[in-house]
Amino acid sequence: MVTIREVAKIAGVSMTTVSRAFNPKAVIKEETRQRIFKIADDIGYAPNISARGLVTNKKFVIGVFLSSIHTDMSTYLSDIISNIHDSLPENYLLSVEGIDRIQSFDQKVKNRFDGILVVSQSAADNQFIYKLKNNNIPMVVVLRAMDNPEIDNIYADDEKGILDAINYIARQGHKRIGFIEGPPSYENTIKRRRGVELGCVANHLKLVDDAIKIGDFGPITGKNLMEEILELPKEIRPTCVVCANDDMAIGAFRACYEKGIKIPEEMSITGFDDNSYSKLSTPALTTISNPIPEMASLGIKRLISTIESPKKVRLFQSLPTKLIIRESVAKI
Amino acid sequence: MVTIREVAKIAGVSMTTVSRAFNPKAVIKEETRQRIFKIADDIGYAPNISARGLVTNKKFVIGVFLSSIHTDMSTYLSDIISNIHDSLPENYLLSVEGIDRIQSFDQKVKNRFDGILVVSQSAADNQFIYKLKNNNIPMVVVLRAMDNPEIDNIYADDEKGILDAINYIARQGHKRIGFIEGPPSYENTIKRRRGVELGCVANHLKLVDDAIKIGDFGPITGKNLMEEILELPKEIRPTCVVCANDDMAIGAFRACYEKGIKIPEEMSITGFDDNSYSKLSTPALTTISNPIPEMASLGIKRLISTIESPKKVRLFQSLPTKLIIRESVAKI
DNA sequence: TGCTTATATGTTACCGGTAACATTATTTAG
DNA sequence: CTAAATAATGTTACCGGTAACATATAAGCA
Repeated sequence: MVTIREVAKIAGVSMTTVSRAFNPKAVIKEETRQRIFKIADDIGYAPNISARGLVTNKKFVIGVFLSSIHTDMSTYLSDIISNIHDSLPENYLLSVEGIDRIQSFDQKVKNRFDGILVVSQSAADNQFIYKLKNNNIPMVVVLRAMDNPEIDNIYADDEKGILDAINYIARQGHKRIGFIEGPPSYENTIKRRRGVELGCVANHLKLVDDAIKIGDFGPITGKNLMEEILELPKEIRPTCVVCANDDMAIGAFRACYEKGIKIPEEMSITGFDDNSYSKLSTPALTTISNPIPEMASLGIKRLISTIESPKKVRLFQSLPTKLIIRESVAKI
Repeated sequence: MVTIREVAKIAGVSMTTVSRAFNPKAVIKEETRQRIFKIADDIGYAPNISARGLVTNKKFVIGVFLSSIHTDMSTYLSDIISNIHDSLPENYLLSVEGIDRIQSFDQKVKNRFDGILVVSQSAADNQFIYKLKNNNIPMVVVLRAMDNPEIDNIYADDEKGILDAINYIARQGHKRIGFIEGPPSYENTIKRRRGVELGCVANHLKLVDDAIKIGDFGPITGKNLMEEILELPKEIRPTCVVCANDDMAIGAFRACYEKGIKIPEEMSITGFDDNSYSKLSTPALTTISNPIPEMASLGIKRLISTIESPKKVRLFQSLPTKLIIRESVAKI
């Protein structure tokens, strides 16, 4: 392994000067720096991160911790990661982990990250989040609103998103709707449900009791629960079922397809997320776009900036969602 | 920051003993180890990775480098990552990067990884792969066959996969087929095309010239190219179009839907990958499963084992694909 | 020209661990 | 019961950088 000392010897300067050459903000004559770069390149020198980290206490690693690697937003993962990379200085590594898999916080997390972006879907992550806080690890939580005023936070206005959808459904002339919601442990579930409830009273829509179902954000439950809804007698069966995410909506499509029920003529369906498949389904899914990649991107920017200069005021930002009207809701 | 010396002082032992307590293979009395663990836990000690890495030259970071974060296998990303985590000791971090984004190899890669899993789709990655080789960084290349006998390699038998599909299509009574293939720079494109060609001659199928189209593995080209195929007069138009991946097949579905062409009655379609949406499409897509998560998982296992004890014989393994018959190919 | 200030570079201690080697405590065996 | 073997722990140099401080060189100015 070639070290800073060898470069120094060849260049006829001290180690410190070489060190300076590799530290952008250090003061050094540009000409010297270039000469050192040239030599370093020739003999294949690259700074040893461990040695550097030992003294600076930096790791040049940013962590993205998701509630679980497998979730309803797994289709977003590549978007999230590439958006993060766009906002991340090249000398940082991006480590992707699942909160649900951490066995030993000390081993996995402590002393390993300069900062962590928590993409959190559930209050179950709070324990982890507070451990980060206690260890003074710079952190931004996205996706879910946190009420702790000391935690930087970016989230989306899910309630408003669903409300927009319900208003639209009402305008299309629907009178009875069903709702396939997410698991109760997810905060988004609560906000989306509130959106549905608010929307229904505001528009005098009937939210059919027997057509309120609890799913797990996966397509299989979407399908199964939609099958149950389709068993309902036609007079009370809803004409539109709103699903708490796209994956369940796609499952619901499948249930209709198997029963020969035409979408949207005989059954309208909406989703939430606007994931990459929703525009490709047949018919294309009317849904609500969820600014997940934007949250990740903004979150990382904030994180980097916090690492470089700690902030005194909290970031607490809500990002808008947007109704994406496609083909899965009929005009009645 | 609490160091090993403080733990040592409290425990009344030397630093080395504490160090041993935290190194699983070190020889130390179990009783002493437990006592040290207890103290460490009390005062919140965790080993400093940088200091440790400085002397051992280990980083406890594994890299996964994908040709590009955005590719036809972006839907696999969460599968790949979680499969990798399943095979990765907890003290390793997993860094996810795109080969196409590396600006400075020295800065981003050198001295930063104990080993790297290269998920490679294209010969364009070779430059990167050979740099890893030159720097003696342990590496396993998956997804694409490499002919260099010094590089550990796991790939899938794409040609056989497509061949199985063509045989099946022929058995269903089809006579004329079309082919929407991938970009020429991808190795898989070549192997899949060869599978199609072989299958056609073996089964006396006509591969319609005007229905051979070059896509980019994205759903949009799948749609556009299928539209072109649908323009063909009915007498020469293929009755089945094989798509080189699922995403393009889904795009092709969309083209048919918009033109009111029934799948599979009026047009049969197949894909490749068996990604998570192929079972959910309407109709469900007949496709070929691609053992990407298995490759990632096996690759990581090999990598870890290579890091722990360097291997002298090369790993060169082909994994089988499997025809998944669903609903998108009609019997004629 | 000489003195002050700014710029560029050098000297040295130290960051927090680990490995080699040395030493002491404990077993084992004759 | 003692010598030899084994287990457990200690001492110390060092891994490859950086930061604080010291010094040398160049530039600015009366």
